[in-house]
Amino acid sequence: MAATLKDVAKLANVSIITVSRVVNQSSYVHKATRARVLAAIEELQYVPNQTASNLRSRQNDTLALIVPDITTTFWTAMARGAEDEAWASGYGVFLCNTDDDPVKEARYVDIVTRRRVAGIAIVPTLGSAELLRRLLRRRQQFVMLHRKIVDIDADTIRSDSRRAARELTARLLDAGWRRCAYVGGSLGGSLGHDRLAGFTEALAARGLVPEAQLVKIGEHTQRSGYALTTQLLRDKPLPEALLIANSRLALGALHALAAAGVRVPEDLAVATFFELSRLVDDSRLAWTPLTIATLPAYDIGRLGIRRLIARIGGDTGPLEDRTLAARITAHPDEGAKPLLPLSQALVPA
Amino acid sequence: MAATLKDVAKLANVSIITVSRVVNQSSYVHKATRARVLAAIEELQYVPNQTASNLRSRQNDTLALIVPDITTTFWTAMARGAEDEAWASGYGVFLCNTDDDPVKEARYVDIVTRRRVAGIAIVPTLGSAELLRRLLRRRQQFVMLHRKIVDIDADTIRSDSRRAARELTARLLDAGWRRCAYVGGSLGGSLGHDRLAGFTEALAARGLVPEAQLVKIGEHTQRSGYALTTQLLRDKPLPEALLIANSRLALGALHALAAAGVRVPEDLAVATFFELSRLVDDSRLAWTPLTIATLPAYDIGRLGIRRLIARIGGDTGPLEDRTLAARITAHPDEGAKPLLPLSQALVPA
DNA sequence: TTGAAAGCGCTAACAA
DNA sequence: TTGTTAGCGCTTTCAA
Repeated sequence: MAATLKDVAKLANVSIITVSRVVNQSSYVHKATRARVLAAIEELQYVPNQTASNLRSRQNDTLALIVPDITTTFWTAMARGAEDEAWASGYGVFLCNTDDDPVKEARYVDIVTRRRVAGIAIVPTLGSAELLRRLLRRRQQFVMLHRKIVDIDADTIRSDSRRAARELTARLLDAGWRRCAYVGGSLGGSLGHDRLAGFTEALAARGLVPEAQLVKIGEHTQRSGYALTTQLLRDKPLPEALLIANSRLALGALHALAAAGVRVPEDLAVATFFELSRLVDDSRLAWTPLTIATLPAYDIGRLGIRRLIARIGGDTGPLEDRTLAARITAHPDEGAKPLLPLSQALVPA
Repeated sequence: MAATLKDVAKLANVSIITVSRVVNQSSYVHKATRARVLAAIEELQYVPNQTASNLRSRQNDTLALIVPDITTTFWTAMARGAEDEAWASGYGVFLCNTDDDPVKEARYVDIVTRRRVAGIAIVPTLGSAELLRRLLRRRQQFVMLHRKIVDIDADTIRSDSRRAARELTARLLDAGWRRCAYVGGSLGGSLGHDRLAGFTEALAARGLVPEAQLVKIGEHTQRSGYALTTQLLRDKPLPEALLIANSRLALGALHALAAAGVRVPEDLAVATFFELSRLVDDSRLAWTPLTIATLPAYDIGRLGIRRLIARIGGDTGPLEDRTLAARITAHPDEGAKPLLPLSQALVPA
């Protein structure tokens, strides 16, 4: 078995509290004593038992991060932001993937609650209201990331996808297009609708109204993006512009456009939410003339954990519901050196 | 403070051990007693303290996963494989990003060792030999993922990138190309060299030898891929085929080819390692006529954790050094319906 | 089927 | 500067 304080104490001929003091530097220890203790620690390869320490001190320096799926770039970036911030503050992160399944979410919340983590940063599923209410009752510190559940009084860090959708749409309109289409997904919740709302608002600001047959709602998948866009292209005349609500839909939609021989932006201008940019250094997308909104996933993670740690540290300020702006990148019209379209490398002779 | 066994016991008028038995179902408890206990648990909203349980029972159901950076798709997929397998076996995962920095790695290993995690799954940095040797001395269970450090006697799960490089190169040669170029990166270690070795072997099998000026080695970045490929294109005549050692290099290389107006595969056939496919459902790359090797990152994570859990469970079988094969995908020559090149959607009028 | 006593490895509180 | 005592919340061991 691993050495304990007691073993070290015996070898160094001191009491265990003295060893504890050396280990934690929690109080002065005579230089000579300290040296003996350190020698004993070295000899026994002593490593403190954090479990015991946590139990006794009622402290815990691990946080739980509960996200739908780290395999999705958006959540990956958020997770990394969370981990970086936690690391900087001396906390570790316990990772949980829910796959947006409320059952998995509930089990994970139970697991981390048993472990008495200091705090939980959670991207709630749509069925978590009761779960979160129970956390509130237990006074378990937590912060909601990216999604807010109504009537749950906890800090929330999210991004303003509604505004981003409004701005993307406004850019399409500024470019002179009028008949704008929308391809989005629905979780059954408010998320996709935020974006549709932004789309509608931008149109309304110009006295326009979305045409029903130009608004396509499906799932948040690439397959759905392909299908919805294909539907969209069946009716003539084609829309002049298209807003796509997320990365996966966008990949499918671009594929569908390619398959149909629709040129971007000559035949159809495209604006989209896209989260892969951090991953690919923007370059693949930089080749394509799209206007892109990137949500600040990394910052949501970072600032969410920062808020959580502040609460753990005793911050009792008013609840925060913070909304971060999206970054909008226009290609190729914003001073970046013009990039050749991928096409030039790929067109068959 | 949260309720404890003692609180529940008092309320239910039983001893704490009885409550413990109910909670853990570790022994039969009379039905009536059990009901009283459950009622008390419900009333007090009792949640067991895992920390105390772990301390007393000397058990721990969390594993540490130490990877370079979950933001990189390859490691993300591995992390997800690890988490899925851990979840299936009732373990939780403590996530650590090292950024391939031995200092960060050492700190994280210390942190998780203090926490007495049941096991560690680690993608070692190049400086971790001593660190891992210390883990062996402490009899801390661990498994190496993706990279093996020589002389460290622990299970290893990795993929055969050398063979994959050989096969990719063979495909280029089978297509009739002879002057093959190589763009790779170096960590200072054996990784990139595995791929270069595979490249060389495939050439040798045809009685060919790599031309020195066609072998470019830089860093594992997109920028480096761009620079190396640009260098490559300066000398005439151009090579006929190109093998690229990883995703980031590939993105940069494709960019450079596009910028130089080199057509793929008419002017230059390209084969590459690529890990983004899981993320984008293959579709963006499906548009480009590349031959791609995808390493089984998810399975490395999954099987690594499975091995680790087996060891924790007492498996004392011989050390395993398992090598998984890469998946090689040829576009468009393998029965998949031909996909339109992205170009058709993007070519300016 | 239930319980009492001991102790996991550590730290808080007090004492010397 | 160092030590003693008690106990964190639970499980193990032994006993009834």
